[in-house]
Amino acid sequence: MDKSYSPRDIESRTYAAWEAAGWFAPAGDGPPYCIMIPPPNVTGTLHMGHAFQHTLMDVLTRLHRMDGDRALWQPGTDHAGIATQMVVERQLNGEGRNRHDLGRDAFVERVWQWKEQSGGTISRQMRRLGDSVDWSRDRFTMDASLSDAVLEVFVRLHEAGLIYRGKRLVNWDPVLHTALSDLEVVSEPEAGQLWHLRYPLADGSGHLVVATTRPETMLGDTAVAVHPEDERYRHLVGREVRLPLVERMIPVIADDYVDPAFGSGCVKITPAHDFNDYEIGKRHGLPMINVLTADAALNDEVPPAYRGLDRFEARKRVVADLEAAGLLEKVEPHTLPTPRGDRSGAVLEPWLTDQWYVRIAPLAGPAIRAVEDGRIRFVPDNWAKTYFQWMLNIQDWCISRQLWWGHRIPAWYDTEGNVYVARSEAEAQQQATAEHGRFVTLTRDEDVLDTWFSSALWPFSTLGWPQATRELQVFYPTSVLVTGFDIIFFWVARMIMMGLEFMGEVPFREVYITGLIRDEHGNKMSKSKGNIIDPLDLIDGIDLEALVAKRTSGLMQPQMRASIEKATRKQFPQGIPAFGTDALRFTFAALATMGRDIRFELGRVEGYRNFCNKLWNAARYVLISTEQHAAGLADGPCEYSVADRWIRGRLGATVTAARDNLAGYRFDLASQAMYEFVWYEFCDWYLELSKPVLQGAEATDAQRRGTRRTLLEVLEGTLRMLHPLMPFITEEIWQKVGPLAGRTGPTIMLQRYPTAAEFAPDADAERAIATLQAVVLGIRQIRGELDVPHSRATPLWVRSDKAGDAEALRALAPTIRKVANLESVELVDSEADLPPSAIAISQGRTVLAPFDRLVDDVGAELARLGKRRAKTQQERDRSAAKLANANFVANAPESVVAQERERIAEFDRQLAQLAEQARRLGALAPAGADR
RNA sequence: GGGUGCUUAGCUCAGCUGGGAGAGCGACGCCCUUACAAGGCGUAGGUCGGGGGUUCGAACCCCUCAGCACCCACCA
Repeated sequence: MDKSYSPRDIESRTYAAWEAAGWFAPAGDGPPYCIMIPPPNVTGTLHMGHAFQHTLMDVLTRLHRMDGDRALWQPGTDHAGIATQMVVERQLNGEGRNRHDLGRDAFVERVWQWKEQSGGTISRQMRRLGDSVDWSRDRFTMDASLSDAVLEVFVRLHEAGLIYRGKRLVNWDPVLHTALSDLEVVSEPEAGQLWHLRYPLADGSGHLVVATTRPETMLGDTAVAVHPEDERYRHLVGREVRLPLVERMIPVIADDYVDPAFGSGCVKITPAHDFNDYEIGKRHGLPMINVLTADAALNDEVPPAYRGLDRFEARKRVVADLEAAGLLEKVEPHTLPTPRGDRSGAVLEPWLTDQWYVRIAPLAGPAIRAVEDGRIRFVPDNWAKTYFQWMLNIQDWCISRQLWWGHRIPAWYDTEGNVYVARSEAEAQQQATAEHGRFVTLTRDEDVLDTWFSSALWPFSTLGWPQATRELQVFYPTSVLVTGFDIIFFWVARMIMMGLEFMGEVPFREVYITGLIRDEHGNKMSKSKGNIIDPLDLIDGIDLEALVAKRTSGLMQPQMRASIEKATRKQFPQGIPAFGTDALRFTFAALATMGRDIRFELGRVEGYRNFCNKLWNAARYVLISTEQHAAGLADGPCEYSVADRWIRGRLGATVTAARDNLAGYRFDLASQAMYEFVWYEFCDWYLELSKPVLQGAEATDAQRRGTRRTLLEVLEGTLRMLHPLMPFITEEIWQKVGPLAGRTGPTIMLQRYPTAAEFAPDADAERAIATLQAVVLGIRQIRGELDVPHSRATPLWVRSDKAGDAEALRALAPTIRKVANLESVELVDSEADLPPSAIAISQGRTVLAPFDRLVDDVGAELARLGKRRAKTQQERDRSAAKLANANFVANAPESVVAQERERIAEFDRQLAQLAEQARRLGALAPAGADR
């Protein structure tokens, strides 16, 4: 093996080999385990959030595959209707054309080309991340088979009366020229104004004042509303006002909706352009006058002077004209929530159009129950509350979009406007012919479906539905969905509803909701903020100039360029070094805490890159120590040392922790347990303990064999334990270590995940090693605090009355001497006969080293002792205070009280020893040095 | 207005059902101990946001206040 860990070399070849061998496909006849990938936008790229979620999904998939499950991680991509169409339209704009110049067919063809051209990016990224998805089943939401599923679902829902077409107020995007669902509206408070307008009473007896944030819509007013109890206006209800500029007579109506305390207490009602007004209009049977075009300009329903004006232009004109007429009472600044399209950013208009809707209540009921009764479990479970809150207030889902890229709605119209929903035009024609008694000309609906409509079918459409496939039978319901909270409504809830409706069963058993990856300052990562990091740049590294170029190119707001560049140069003066995939994956796992967003820090990745290096070098040591001695390793006589037995048991305990935590989606705790085992137990202790055996002269061949076998077997088990998190480095090392450890098989990824039974705990060994550690830690503390180099050997005495310490010390003395560089180590009953010594109290054992062998400065040791004494005294005092409390002694459990008594005895013993050493050292010290 | 989180070491975060607060990074000191200086050893550093309560005992349970973040709704 190379001396240094170099991820680039090992990652490049490994994935290709796995993929070529077909090992990602589910195999065997174990229980099924299935995860559906949340399909990313086919023309997009994976960001940190994807890389994070993919890591977790891959960990689960690899774990279950190793456990013998038929593990399927289903890959695929989404056509992302609006987003993708916008990208291609922008390309066309760059060529001075628009989609209408091309026409529908040519435009859609062009989008397909763009998809083919850019669609490889995501799969390349996923391969670099080590994602073990079954590429042979890769799916795209507009594949023929998935489109069939969409068609089938639409028709069946329509037949069931759960899809209908209706003219209603929708969120209209006047830039994209399409309707949007409620979820695609983002509403932010924005600065605006409140205009107070005077509407003259019809009889000339005065006027009412209405307040509005949208004065231009007054051209479509069909009433003025007041609260029915409002004494000021009660007498006016039923009378009429003359709508200024339009000179239309409109009624004054009474409605509870009006808040008498707001503004003047009078509200202008524009049913065609406001959601609340729309409801009022329906209640009161008011006319709905649409005054806007699809571009949000004024249409021919308004007086000629305003026709064709853009809404904002019209606003100025209306206000100016009212003011000129003396009808503008006042204008106040006012912040108001402003709805914008989540893609276009355009201010949306409530607009009356014909759209297709899913009647959601009948679907929502079962979906709510599935979570209530635990057929689906959210992790962490507080997300269930969010789910319920939304599901209980859910509104019908507007699914038609006036776009060209997507699944075209399977509805045809005859010349009279009758609609036929069918699986094909031929089928529609049959319906129409039956109804009319003759062949009729049909025109297909121009609209496409909301992208999320096909996404909602993903768990079963990818498995072949509506065909009754074997895959559906085996893998549905899937095991777990891993996704972000931001698409619980868009996607998760809709999958549950559709799954229950069409499969009669939930689409997944559990939903693991991940946190959001933020930058190191806690800001959301976004292109416009210029703080994004491409996961591949963490894997491969990137120099500063390339990073700056990446972050500042293609900005929507070019004025941000300078500040983004500056921040980037400041944060990454050296660019980003290459950390490798495994380090990045381990970082994601370690950061995956429950219910919390994640600040992504480069230092963390660096730390786990170092961890990879640590593992790499530990493996080098194991191989160097065993490769030359392979003969007889497997079958020769063999004797296991205490350390050998100890480390096996520790691995077993770690495997248990890893399994338990992974089963509970605590990737952070699992990775932490593994990290601590590898670094602190295997490397820091066991490898050091193996050296006296392998490098010293005393050990027998059988003992050496025992240690070599342990090195290999524990390392091999560790590699399997780590593999789901760090697939590349573990495979690379395993290829060498596996065979030496007696494992056969072409790859670690199909080996059995380790079990605790393989590495049984050994209580005796744990006790003995605890003794050893106490002694070694004691002398380390003495050397460390006195700044004595490890190379300065010394005798060491130990005083202990702990059970088993005598035997442990006897058995392990040679090892301890070697590891701690001691001339001797022996147990003593009393320190009376010892020379003045430096002392450490370590895990209840007293460790003493002759003072003059370490250092000549008595003052330093006395100072040390003083600090220790003060600290110990403090703790003693706390225990004493506790025991002085009669209530504590009376009420606390017996064991807790006993423990406290032991503690205090222990502290007293320690204090006595510390005092005694101080006294004896004080005798050596010049006068006044004692403190 | 309704809902959900968060506040623990200089920074980023763990802390499972209440019984002597931990890690990583950073800081400081020592060490080239032939697996690893991307390392080893040691040390310092915390009134667990404030206040109150329950309890023998609270980072943890309850109440309250403050600050931060997010989601849903949207009074023209």
